[in-house]
Amino acid sequence: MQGWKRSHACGVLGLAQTEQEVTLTGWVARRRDHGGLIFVDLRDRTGIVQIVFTPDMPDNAFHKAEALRSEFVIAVKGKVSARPEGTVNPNLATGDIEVYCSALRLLNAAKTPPFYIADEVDVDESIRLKYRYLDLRRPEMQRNLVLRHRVTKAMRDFLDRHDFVEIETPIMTKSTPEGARDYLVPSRVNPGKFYALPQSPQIYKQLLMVAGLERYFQIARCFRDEDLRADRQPEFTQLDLEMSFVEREDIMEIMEDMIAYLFKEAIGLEVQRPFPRLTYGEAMDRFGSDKPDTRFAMELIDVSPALESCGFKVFQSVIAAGGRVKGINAKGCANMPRREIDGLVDLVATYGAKGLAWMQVTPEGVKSPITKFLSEGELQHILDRMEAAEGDLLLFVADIPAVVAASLGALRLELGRRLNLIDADKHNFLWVIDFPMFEYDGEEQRWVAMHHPFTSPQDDDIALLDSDPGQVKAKAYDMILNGTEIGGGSIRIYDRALQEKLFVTLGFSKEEAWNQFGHLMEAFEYGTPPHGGIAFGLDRLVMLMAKRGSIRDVIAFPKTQSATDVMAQAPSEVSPKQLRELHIKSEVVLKK
RNA sequence: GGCCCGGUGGUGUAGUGGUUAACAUGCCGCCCUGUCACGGCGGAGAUCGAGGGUUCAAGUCCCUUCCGGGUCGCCA
Repeated sequence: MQGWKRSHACGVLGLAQTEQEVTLTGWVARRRDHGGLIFVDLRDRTGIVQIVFTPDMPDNAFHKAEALRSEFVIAVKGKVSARPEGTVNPNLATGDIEVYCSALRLLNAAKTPPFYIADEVDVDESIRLKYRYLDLRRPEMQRNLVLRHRVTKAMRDFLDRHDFVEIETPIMTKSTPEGARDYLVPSRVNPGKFYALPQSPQIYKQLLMVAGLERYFQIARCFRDEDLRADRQPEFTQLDLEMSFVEREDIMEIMEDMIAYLFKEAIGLEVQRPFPRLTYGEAMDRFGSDKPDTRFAMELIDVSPALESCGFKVFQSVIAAGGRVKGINAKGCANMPRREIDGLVDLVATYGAKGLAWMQVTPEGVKSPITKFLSEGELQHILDRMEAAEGDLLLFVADIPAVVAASLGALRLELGRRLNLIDADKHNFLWVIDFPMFEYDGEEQRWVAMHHPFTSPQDDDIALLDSDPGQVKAKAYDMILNGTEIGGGSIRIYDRALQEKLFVTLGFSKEEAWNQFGHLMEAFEYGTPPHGGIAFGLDRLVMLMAKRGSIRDVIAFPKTQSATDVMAQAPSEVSPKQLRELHIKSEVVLKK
C-alpha cells in the first residue's frame, strides 16, 4: 500500500460524498482512453466507480493511467465529484459521481486474464475452474459467496438464540457399512488400517445427546465417494443438528422457524407458514416423487381401476400383475409433433418404462394408437378421470408402481419446464413425512434403511419389523423446496434392544452389528434421552436462494464431474516414500 | 458402468469432403477531452483436444482415447 490507507469502498460512493477526498483501491475493470481524457472503472468487492484522468492532474497521474491494463491493482487518491449534466450513468450504482484522480499508485500489474471479469461472460466451466480465483472475482460469484456467508451467519444466530451448541466432530473417523462409498485415509501408525471421512456426523451427534448436550449443531463438511451431479459434490456441507427430549413436531416447528428466518435475513423473503405436509405415499401417488415440485399441477392420475379387463393386453397384464396404469394430462399439447412425442418415449425409457401410450384429444375425437383396444366406456372413463379437454395430450405409463412413479414424475417435470408452467419466483416449501423404514435391495437381496439405520420406526409399526418390514413407517421427515430436498431427518432410536433388532432386520448378525456400531449401542445403555434431528444441505439451500442451477456456483473451489480439482490438480500421485510410510502399495490396473 | 451434448486464435462462436479456416470480442500499435460493452485506423494471434483410419483431398466421414457438462445407475 506504500503508506496509503483506503478510505472508502468503491461501491459505497454517491452524491453524499461529493467534494470529499477519498483513497480507493481495487482492480482496473476497464480503461476507456480518449486520448486527452481517460476513464478507469475501478472495481472492488463492493462495486465499480469511475475514475477520471486528465493531463493537467498532479502526480503524473494521466501518463501513469495510460499504462493501466485490465486487472491491474491500483490505489487512487482523488476528489468525489457530481458528474456533469448528461454524463450520469443510471446503470451504475455509483453513476451519479466520479472521482478526479490526484495521485495514482500501481500496486501490482496483471497478465491479460483468460476471460473477462464480468457477470455476463459465458465461458466454459473448465476454464473458469482452472482460473477459479479469477472466476471468483466476478461480482456474481462474489454475491453467491457473500450470500452463503449470510446464510451460515443467520443459522448460527438463530440456533444460538435457541440454545444450540456448535460442536465439532472428527473428520477422521471409522468406516461403516451401509450408505455411500467412504473416502479412506490410511493410518501410518496403525499399519493396514484406515480412517474414513464422515458421510455425516450422525453417530457422533447422537453420542452428544447421550452426553447430555441436549441441543447440538454443526456446519459440517461431509464426504461421499459417489458419482457427481449438478447438485452433488464429493465433499459438501450440511447444517447438522440434533435435539433431546423432542418429538417429530417439535423439530419440524423449530426448523420451519429457522428456514423462515434464513430466507428473511439472507434474501429478504417472507416464507409462508406452516409448510404443507404430504405423506410419502401421497407424494409418490400424486407427483411420482418423494420431493415433489408443487409449483405446478399436472398430477399423476391412476386410471387402472377402469382398465382391469380392458382389451389392451399391455395395460391389462400389468394391472393383473399388481402394477398400475397412470397418466398425466399435458394441457394444450394435442398437436405435439410425433417426433417430440418420440422424445418423451425415450425420456421415460431411461426410468425403466417400457413404453409411453398417448392420446391426442382433437376436435375430430381422440387420436391414439391404443383407443382401438378400449371400449367406449373405458375411454370415456379415462377422459373423465384425466379431466381431458379438446387440445390436450394424455400420456400413460403402465408398469410396477416404482417405474410408473419415476418415469411419469420425470416426464411431469420435463413437461412443466417445456410448457413454462414453473413460476421461478415461487418458493414452495413442504414436508414429506411417513417414509417407509426400509426398501428392498434386489441386488443385495435384503432390506436396506431408506433414511438410515438409526431412524426410529413409528410406534405402531414396531410389531411389523419381523413380519412385514416393507410396511413399517419411519419417524422421518424431509423438507422440500421447489422439488429439491433441502433437508432430512428423523427421530432416532434410543433403546439398545430396538437398535439391535433393527440391525438384524437389515441382515446384520449380532456380532457384525456390535463390531460396527457397538459404541453407539453401548452408549444407549447409559441413560439416553429421546432425541432426533435433521440435516440441511447448505450448498443446495444457497444454490436455490441464489437461483443457480449448480452447487458449484456457490462453492468457492468445487470439483469437476470426475471429482478432480483442475486448478490445484488434485488428486495427484504421491511419492513412493509417502506410500511406504503409509504401508500402501498402489497397483493401478491400466486398461489395455 | 450406460446414454446424451460439447471440444476450432486468449475467450465465445461459424464452418456438413475441395483455394490462404471465417466472425465477434479481447490483445498490441497509432489517433482521439465526456466515455461507460467509448470510437476510428492498422496489426499479431489456430499444429481445428489427442492418436489412428478412409480418401486424390479431412476441422468436416469412421474407430479409439482424453477432457468438460447433463443424466440413468449409484448417492443409508
